[in-house]
Amino acid sequence: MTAKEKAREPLSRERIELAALELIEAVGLGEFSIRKLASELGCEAMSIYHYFPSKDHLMDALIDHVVAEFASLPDPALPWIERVRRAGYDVRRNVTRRPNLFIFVGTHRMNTPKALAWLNSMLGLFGESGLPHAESVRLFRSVSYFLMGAGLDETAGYARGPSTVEPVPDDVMARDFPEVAGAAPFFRPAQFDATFALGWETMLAGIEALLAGRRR
Amino acid sequence: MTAKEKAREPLSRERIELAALELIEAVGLGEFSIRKLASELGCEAMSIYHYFPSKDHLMDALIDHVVAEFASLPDPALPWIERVRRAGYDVRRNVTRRPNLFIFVGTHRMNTPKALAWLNSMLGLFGESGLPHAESVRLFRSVSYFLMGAGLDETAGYARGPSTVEPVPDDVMARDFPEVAGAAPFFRPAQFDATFALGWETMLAGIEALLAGRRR
DNA sequence: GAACATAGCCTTACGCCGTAAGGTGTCAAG
DNA sequence: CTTGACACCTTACGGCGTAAGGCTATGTTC
Repeated sequence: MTAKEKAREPLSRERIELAALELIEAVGLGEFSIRKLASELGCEAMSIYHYFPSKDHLMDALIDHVVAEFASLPDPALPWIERVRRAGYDVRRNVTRRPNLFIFVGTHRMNTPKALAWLNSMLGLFGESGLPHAESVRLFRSVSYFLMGAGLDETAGYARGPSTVEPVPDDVMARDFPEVAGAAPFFRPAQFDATFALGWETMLAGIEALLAGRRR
Repeated sequence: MTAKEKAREPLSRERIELAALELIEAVGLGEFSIRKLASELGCEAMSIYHYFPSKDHLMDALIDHVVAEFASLPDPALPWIERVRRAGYDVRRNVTRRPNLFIFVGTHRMNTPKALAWLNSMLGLFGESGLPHAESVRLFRSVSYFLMGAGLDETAGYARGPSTVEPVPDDVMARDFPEVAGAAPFFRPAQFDATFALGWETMLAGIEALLAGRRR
């Protein structure tokens, strides 16, 4: 599994970031530590501090790293709503690619250069909606709410997240919380695609209604 | 501020939970620890373990505690879409009342009894939509995505969350990321209400479109 | 009243964590 | 041969969650 025996290739920001991303997906965000990362890299913990002044700086670099992998915006020749539709599906695909890291990315300010570049292009897309500037910004924000909530649920939420230490037994569930018991099958990962699609198409329908209302 | 001098009233689950909720809002989730909580309560850290077997158990109890404070569902006499509308605004109000805790609640399974009761009632509401069962569940889930994303953004996101250690300077922002610079004013807390309202009404419009489509 | 049990709280200690401070080995330039 | 920069390591500190066990006051039982 680890590779500390052979003469080690030198450290570098890139190598550290890649190992960190791998380790986070392997052991989870909570179990990720500088010391474990160092052991995985075959070096001492403090050596990492030669490349990143703190763990926070490293985590910022990870955000930048993964955002850089995001797909670019859909073909500008497509109708606006279709571009938004595809951008949404793209975001979801990008975001769920590193499930254990997403909860971190999603709950931190995205102020790194590559994250800002992505934000900038998304805001540009929404600026082409034809809505007043304030509304286009708010609409982008609202769309982000949905995409963020969906991503978080799929990576860290009801079906995946840390559970209570003593879950409610099945028979109590069925008796006291019948609606939850009946809905549970639809909360499972196999249903994520269908649920996301319904929600996203609903949101898009709302956006078209908003545009129609403003044009009138 | 603290009250350790006087002869201390005895510990209890309730007293510990209240102190924990207060401490979390005072110092933040990351700075919250059993040891600090004990010091605030005027006892030793291990004393808390007499009432909660682990920190995770305590955190679960906190989820239960805050969910129990949630408002009940809107008047059943109202039209369905109006009940959903109000439930959404209620959720947002409830959820942002303890900003520092919400990021924890929002990213953990809600399997405690009171959380399940709340889930159960919300699912009941969506079951009255007239949609097929699978769709009503998925719609609830999608709505949750939006509400969760909005709550997280308002409590831990772009305007509030931990920032990069070296933010991009203003002049670079204006030059390289003009869309972000232009949108920034609308990302500020003062704009949260307007942004949420636009997004939620958009979502509701989408839901009405969905219902209209299914009825046809 | 004596013996015992229990509840409530504390002491000590262990192995994690992030990281401050400073050391060591290597190697290239002067 | 010296110097200094770079890459990496050693040691140590204060914090964390919590296992193991101890102490004391208050019943409970004979």
